[in-house]
Amino acid sequence: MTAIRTARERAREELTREIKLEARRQLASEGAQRLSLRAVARELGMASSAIYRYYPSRDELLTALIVDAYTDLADTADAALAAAPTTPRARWRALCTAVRGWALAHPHEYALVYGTPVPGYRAPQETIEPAARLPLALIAVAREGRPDTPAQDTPAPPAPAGPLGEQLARLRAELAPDLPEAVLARAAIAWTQLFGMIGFELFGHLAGSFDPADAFFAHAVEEMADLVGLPAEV
Amino acid sequence: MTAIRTARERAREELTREIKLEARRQLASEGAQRLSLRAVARELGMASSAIYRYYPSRDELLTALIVDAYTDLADTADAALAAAPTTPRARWRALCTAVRGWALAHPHEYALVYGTPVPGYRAPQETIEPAARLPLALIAVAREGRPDTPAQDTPAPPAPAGPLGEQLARLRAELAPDLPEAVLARAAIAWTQLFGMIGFELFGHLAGSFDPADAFFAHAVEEMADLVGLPAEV
DNA sequence: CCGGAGTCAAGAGCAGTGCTCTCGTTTCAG
DNA sequence: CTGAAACGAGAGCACTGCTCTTGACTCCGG
Repeated sequence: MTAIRTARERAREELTREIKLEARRQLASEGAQRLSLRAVARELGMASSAIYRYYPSRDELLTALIVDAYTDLADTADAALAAAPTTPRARWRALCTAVRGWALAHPHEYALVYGTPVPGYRAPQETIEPAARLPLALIAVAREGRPDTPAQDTPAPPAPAGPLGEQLARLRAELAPDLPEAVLARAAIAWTQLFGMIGFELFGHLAGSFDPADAFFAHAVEEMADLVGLPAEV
Repeated sequence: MTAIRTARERAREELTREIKLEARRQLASEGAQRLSLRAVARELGMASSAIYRYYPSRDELLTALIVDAYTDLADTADAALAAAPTTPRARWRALCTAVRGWALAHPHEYALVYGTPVPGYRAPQETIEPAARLPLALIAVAREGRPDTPAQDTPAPPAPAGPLGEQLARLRAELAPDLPEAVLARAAIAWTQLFGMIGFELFGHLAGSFDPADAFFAHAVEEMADLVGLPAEV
């Protein structure tokens, strides 16, 4: 679509990519805190001031890395879903496991997007779309787990009222009209649980209790699948 | 117990405290990232090098702030519990609400302890005891919610086997012999959910969905109370 | 083909950081 | 009272993000 016309534009595009790539390398090995524009420039053999022709500030570079991280995580999750079996519970398991696997493989990227934001940082519009992909995937699997006919043995819990009811109604209308609001709320709870648990594991808060956290993670995933009402496996 | 003998020791103790106090002020207003030893020294009217007589490094100062934050949070939670009604569910609610309230009132302190840790940071022994107080409080309330006689209408879920079973058995023996292991696991799940949700709210991940998060928070607290088996209120 | 306009890399420089070292001074203890 | 330990101040080092200037390069229209 956007053909690169001049050699200058081509060089610019390539350098922009290379800077981000080297920055991502340093992010992966050193963490966002220690990522240094000057070190990136040094590694690329250019003056530190030249970086600013491509990224107006360190925060902008970090934002690009954030978008990439969200996208990479969501791609990983999508790939896991594509390779997963067809039962909703197995897909839920595959999704959650993929998220954890990505987090353990890319701890600094995970910390960058789900850890402490930089004090003055406001998430630009471009980050919210890739960031939303993962909760959307969770909701999608939750929808797959809905029975075709409303169950009669386990009555649906009452829909929350008040402000939460309005928020849920809005979300439901936008992305899951077939999901009861109570179930949507539970999916959101499972969402926060998943990332809370992964964050705890990654940041060492489970060190004294569930040190190899694999079993605890797997168990929690099942409990959350129960919570959102995914049918048990036969 | 430890009487301060000399004037030098007294001055040292006081300065140590004042440095931490000023650091805490800057942490609260600027965040851990922007906390600067030199700024602390400047505010206290001393040379920056003098700080190092009291805290050997910035990380050590941060560690002291971390211990204080954990302690402050746990104290707040304990106070909320002391002022709470007697029913387990009300106490659970009070506890969770107090944690969220503290987090919202002290976002940078919360981010310091539950957000991204500094890359090379290993939690010293002195931090784990105050850090454990809050999960212990959650477990304590979960124990209050146990029926005096084992319920027969809702059979206890089977205890997890495998490595998780061993971890749960160890935890249970240490801190909650009267709690079934499955319930202990659910309390841990609720623990991670609580902090995941608070972190999400604080770091802006709920901005597009549950923006005033109060109602969602309250709802999730009830759902988690259900999960750990706290009796519903009459 | 060529000259002005826009783009670029490089370097110096600013203000700030954590941290170290030295150097007098103060304070404590034997 | 004296030697040793503790202390505060200041200079200095190696960094950081970022800005500004300078000179060279590339492109595009005439």
